[in-house]
Amino acid sequence: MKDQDAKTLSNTQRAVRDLRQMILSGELAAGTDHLESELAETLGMSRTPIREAALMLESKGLLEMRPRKGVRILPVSSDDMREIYDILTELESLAAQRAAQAGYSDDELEVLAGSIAKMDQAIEAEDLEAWAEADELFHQELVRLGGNKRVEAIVAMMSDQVRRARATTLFIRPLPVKSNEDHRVVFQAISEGRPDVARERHREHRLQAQAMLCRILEKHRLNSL
Amino acid sequence: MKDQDAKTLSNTQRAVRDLRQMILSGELAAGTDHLESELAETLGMSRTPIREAALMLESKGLLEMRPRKGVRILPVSSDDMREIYDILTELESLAAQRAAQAGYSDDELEVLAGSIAKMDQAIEAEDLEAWAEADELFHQELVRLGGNKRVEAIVAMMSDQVRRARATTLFIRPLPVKSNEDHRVVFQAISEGRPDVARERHREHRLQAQAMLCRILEKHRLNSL
DNA sequence: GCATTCTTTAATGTATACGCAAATAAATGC
DNA sequence: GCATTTATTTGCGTATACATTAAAGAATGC
Repeated sequence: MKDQDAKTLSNTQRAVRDLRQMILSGELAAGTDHLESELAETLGMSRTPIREAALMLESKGLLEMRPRKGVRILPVSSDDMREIYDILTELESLAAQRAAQAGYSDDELEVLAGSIAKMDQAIEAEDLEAWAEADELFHQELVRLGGNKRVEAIVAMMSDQVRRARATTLFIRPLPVKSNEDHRVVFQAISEGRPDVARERHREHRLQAQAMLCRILEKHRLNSL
Repeated sequence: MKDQDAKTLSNTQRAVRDLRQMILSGELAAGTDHLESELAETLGMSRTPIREAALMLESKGLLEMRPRKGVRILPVSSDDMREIYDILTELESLAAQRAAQAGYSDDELEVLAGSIAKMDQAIEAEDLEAWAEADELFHQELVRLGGNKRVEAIVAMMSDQVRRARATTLFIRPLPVKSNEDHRVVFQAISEGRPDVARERHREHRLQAQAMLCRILEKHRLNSL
């Protein structure tokens, strides 16, 4: 583990991984500025790999490099949320459609089925953290089954941008019972090889989730996360 | 012009711009490898800004950095084409829908209308280069009107990845007469504020364009561009 | 000749140095 | 006191140096 860390990964790669983690966890809070030299010292390396890592994270939309002002951790506004969910809706629906077209066997759909089971258990136990984790797995696996690497990359990027917000939104949203039903329907459509149904049902699911999220963000006046 | 170049742009930014241009123009051919030091000498700067630029272009999917093998200009396979067109179809349709919802005035739709006019003229003159340029403008402006910056960025990225292929495909495809009709229908739907029509018609347009492209790529055995 | 080991070469990853320009602080004039 | 100019600081952009290590080439044994 530590070997992997020191031996096979370059400092730049470690910096990408660690900075990303620090941003997602909130250790580097949204809206805060950080000098390259500070980050370098924190991660125990020189400015060079820090700059390279920051460049990559900038193109992933997690931060912004502003000359003399340091690296700024980008906040996510409710407008940003709308943009991101619009994209996730389209691309995940496409993935659902393609997954249904691919004609996967039950074996190949095991992970997807498992994620739904986990969500059910989590709801039973009213464990929101566990539910969110399983939900993430479902969406990630769905996109993987879609078989489009670029869609996978884009969805991962968008997910990263909103992940930080989840900590806030997770506990002010209603218990996601309906969500699980939706997942089951989508799963069935994929399993039965019905692309149009998979696509449309997943699209509906996403649109509703988005509307719900926007409502609660507005209600709680959460404009920047 | 040259002032802009030297004074306001950093070397890294120039490198991004110039390398991108060299890739799109084919001066740096798909599949070829280039040492960082070579590129540095070519652009008259040190390796540092070259590396930074390469990192950015790597995350835009134009090249790949492989230790000791140099920077590799990524070829685009027909599978890649399918991935990219799938994404463009979804995101542009979304943009068309949102543009129609936005209720733009005729003034605001002037650029879009202009691009269609240019395409008509180009077809009249059988000037494929001019047509392609106007077509690009149409799609770009459509996405801009969609009002989602992230969609804009993603579409631009995907367009870059296939632009190189255009030089090849442009002259083996049928004269894009049908394409222009489609554009007009989409434009009208946007102008009249009919989101569903705009979305569906643009989607149809894209799906057909994609099918046509895939057919000719297959016919001509063009698997890597 | 062919495989194998040892050298050598060379490209990268990273640290470091430094000039420049922007931001801040200080000083000067009014 | 306030505005304006002049120092000063400081963070970045970029060049450069260097250690590391993969790959190519040479040499050796069989």
